[in-house]
Amino acid sequence: MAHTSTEESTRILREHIMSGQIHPGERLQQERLARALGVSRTPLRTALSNLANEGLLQYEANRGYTVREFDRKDIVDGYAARAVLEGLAAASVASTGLEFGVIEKMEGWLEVGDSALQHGRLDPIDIDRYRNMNVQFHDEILLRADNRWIAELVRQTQLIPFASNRMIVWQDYDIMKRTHDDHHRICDAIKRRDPFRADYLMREHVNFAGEYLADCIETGRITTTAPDPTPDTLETVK
Amino acid sequence: MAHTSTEESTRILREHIMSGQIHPGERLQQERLARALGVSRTPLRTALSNLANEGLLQYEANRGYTVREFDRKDIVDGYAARAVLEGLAAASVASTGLEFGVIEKMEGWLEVGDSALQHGRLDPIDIDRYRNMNVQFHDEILLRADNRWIAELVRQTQLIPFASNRMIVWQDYDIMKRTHDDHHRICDAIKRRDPFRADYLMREHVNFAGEYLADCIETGRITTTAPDPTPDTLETVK
DNA sequence: ATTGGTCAAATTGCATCCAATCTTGATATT
DNA sequence: AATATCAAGATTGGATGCAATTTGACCAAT
Repeated sequence: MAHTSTEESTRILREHIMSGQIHPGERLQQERLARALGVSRTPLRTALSNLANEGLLQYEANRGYTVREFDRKDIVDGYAARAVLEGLAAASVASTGLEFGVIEKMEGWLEVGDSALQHGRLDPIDIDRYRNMNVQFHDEILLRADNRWIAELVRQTQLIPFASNRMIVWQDYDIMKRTHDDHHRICDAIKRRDPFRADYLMREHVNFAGEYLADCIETGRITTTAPDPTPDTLETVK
Repeated sequence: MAHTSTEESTRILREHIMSGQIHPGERLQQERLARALGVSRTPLRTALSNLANEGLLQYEANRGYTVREFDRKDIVDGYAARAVLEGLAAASVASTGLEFGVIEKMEGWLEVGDSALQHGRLDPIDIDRYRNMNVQFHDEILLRADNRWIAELVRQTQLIPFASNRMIVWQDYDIMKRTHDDHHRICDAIKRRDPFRADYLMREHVNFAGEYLADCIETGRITTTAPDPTPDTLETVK
C-alpha cells in the first residue's frame, strides 16, 4: 500500500463520519480509536486534526475532538454555496464549449438516468446506477471547468454527514423526473454554449436539491441512500 | 496562552508562507523547522499536515512537504471562485437588508477610503488605513450573509501567497478610485435591497481585482503590499 | 558522458513515554 | 440540599527513540 497510516486513518474516519456510523456529538477518544484502527495515537491524532480542519470535527485544546453536529441551515447553506460554484463551473464549460466526445459521453449518462426512470416509478434496483450517473455528471462538469478551486471548494461543501452528492433521495418519482430533466437542460445549455442558462439551471438544480434533502433528513424520510458500504470495520475492537 | 504548540506552529508557518518568507517550491525539513520554531517534530508534523490540507503545502509520503507553487491561473481561478461566493454573500445581505447601525458603520469605512484617495494621488501613508478598511468592508458582508460555508470557502480562496485580501496594489490612482467606487455602489445596492445589482457589482469587483493582482505579480509590479509584519522570527535558528 | 548499482547518511513515519490538563467522585462546608 | 474543595484516575499534548524509506555520493560498466 502506498499510503501512510495517517492517510488511511483519515480516510476511514471520514467515511465513518460521513455515513453516520460515528454519530454527531460523539466524543472521540484517542486511545480507543487508535486501537480500533490498529494504529498508535500519533497518526490518529494527525488524522483527527485534519478532519477538524475539514470541518467534520470540533476541537478544543486539552478536551479532544467531537463529531460536529449539522443542522438544517448548515445543509441548505452548504448547498447554496455549492450552487453558485457549480453554476460558475457550468457557465465556464458552456462558455468554452466541450469536444464532441465529451458531450457524447455525458449524453450517454443522461440515457442511464432516463432508463432508470422509464417505468414511471422508482425501482430500488436502479438507485445505484442513478447515483453513479449523477456523481459522474456533476464531476465531469467540475473537471471540464478546469478550475481546481471550484472542484476543491465543492468537495468541501459536501463534507456533511448524509449530504454528499452520493446521497440520493430515491422516493418521489415526480421530483426525480424533474431533477433529471435539469440534467438534460444543463447539458443542452452547455451544448448550445449558453453560459447564462447553464449557470441559472445549475444553481436552481443544486439549491433545490439542498432544500429537498434538508426536508427529507428533517422529517426522517431518508431511506436507502447509503452507497457501497465500506469494508473497514471500526466496531470490532470497540 | 490558550493555544497549543500545534496551533501556534500552524499559524506562524501559514503567515510565513503567505508573506513569501518561505519560498514556493522550498522543501520543509522537519528537524530544522522544529528547531526554528522551538517545538518538537510532533506538533510541527501536525501543523504541516494541516497546511497541506489547506493547500499551501504539497505532501508526498516519505518525501516530506514542499511549499506549493502558484501560477497566474491559480490566482485568477481562485478569485473567480471567490467572486461568485462574495457575490452570493452580497446578494444575500441585499436581500435580507441591514440594520441602520451596520449600514452607518459601513458608510464610515467608505469615508475612510474616500479620505485616503482625496488628494488625487496615492500616498503610501494611507495604504494601511485603506487595507484595513477593505478587509473590514468585505468581512462585514461575509459576516452579515450569515452563511458559514461562504465565509470559510472565501477564506480558503485567499490561501495563496501574496493574494489574500490584505494585499493591496497601491500603485495606480485611477484603478484604486474605480475599485473603491465599487465599494460605494455595492453598499448602495445593499441599502436599496437590490440583490441582483449587489451580486453583479461584487463579482465584477472581485474578478477585476484578481486579474489586476495577477498582472501585477507577473510583471513584478508588487511593491509595498505587506501588512503589519509578524514579530515571529524563523530565521534565527536557520 | 551517461546509465546503473551500492551503501552510508539523512530524513521521514510511527510507537512509546512523560508532563500537563481535565474529569470524576467523594468529602467538607454553608 | 446545594455548593465548594480537592485528590486520584483518565485523557490529552508534546518529546524522544527507532525502524523504514529516501537521498546522494561514489564507482563500475556500457
